[in-house]
Amino acid sequence: MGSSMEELYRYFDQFYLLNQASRDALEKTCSEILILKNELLQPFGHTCKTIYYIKSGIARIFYYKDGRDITEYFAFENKIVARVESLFPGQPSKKAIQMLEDSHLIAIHVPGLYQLYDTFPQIERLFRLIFEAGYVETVNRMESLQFHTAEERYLDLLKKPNIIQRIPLKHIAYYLGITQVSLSRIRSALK
Amino acid sequence: MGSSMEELYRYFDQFYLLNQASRDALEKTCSEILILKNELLQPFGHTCKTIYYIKSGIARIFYYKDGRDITEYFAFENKIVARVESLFPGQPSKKAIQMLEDSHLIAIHVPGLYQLYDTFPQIERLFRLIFEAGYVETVNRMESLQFHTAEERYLDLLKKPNIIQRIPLKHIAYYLGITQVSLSRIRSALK
DNA sequence: GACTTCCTTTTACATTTGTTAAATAGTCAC
DNA sequence: GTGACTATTTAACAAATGTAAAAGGAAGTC
Repeated sequence: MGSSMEELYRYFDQFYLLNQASRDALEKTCSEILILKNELLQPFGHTCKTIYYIKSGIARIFYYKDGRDITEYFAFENKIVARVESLFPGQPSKKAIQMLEDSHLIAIHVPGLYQLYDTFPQIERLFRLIFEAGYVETVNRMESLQFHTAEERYLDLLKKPNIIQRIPLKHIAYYLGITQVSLSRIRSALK
Repeated sequence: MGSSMEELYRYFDQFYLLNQASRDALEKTCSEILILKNELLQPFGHTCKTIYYIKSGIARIFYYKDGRDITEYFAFENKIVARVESLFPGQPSKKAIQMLEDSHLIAIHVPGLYQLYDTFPQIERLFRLIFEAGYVETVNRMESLQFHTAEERYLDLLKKPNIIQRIPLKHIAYYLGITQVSLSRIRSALK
């Protein structure tokens, strides 16, 4: 596990520099996962107890509403993915996580992580800062859903590399809060 | 300040029970504020450095888009309000906080709070848990903006006490992501 | 009470988005 | 390559929402 953690530590360093004791303790809660395209990383109805770091691949969080497959979130390599609305309150999630490419992940076991919080305040701080950043991202996304047009949201998404090239448009449409037909109209109007 | 903190501690107790040393330290970062209806608690363009607990009254976070006054968030008595997208990254906010009633607040000075995090891990944990709950609330709100109809969102809002009675419909409309005219149509269709 | 101001609803029309179905394009397995 | 399957676009119509302007209501001041 040692060397494969290096990439994860570089990710953590962006938020907070852990001392060696904290790193060693944290490593014990981590394990590696290889998972194929289209497979579910986490099923529906499951209470989320894992935080995943994506070494390679793409994850999406999705759920069904009125029989329709709605994508709530995409996560790419070098990012964290977790269903916080299940993880934090300890409630079952009505959402699942699926991989959109063959992926290489590091799983962080959260009950083990929470035990470390008491002994290693640095670890608690690290994850506080990581989730604070996720909170800010969600507030900004909410603002764009609340008062930007679908076309504005699509143009914002185009600015981010990889998204359009690597994710089917049907998922992108629902992520933007519109149907696939409506996204197709927006795209053809832009040509 | 002593007795007026009791209510705040009862709020904190819902998230985490602080020991007495932490309480005493925390109290030094707090001050009381009385503010009148319609006044701005925090101006536009200001980097948020304060978390407010609302003893009485209503706050709204809002901003202007294309000259229109958009309400992003409401907070009632016995709740916390802060512009996290400014507080966490330390960036100026394009949003302001306004009180919708004469209000009684407790202001928590965040630079002072952050200093306490190193000495009192219990305080860091308390605020981690408070903001985790806020994160979950925001994820759920985002989901409702992404894929519920405006009518569904309005009916959800009706279930919460106080909102409709105490807040002008023009603010509620934009909070729901629609215009006041559209909200008025939805309301009359429900009669 | 009359006046002003602000809040809310209503009306008419334009625009956007949804729905359903069909057509086209692309991908994968064999 | 062929066939099966999936993804994307297009078309036609329905429903929802936006825009602008006017009309009612409600609340506060004098």
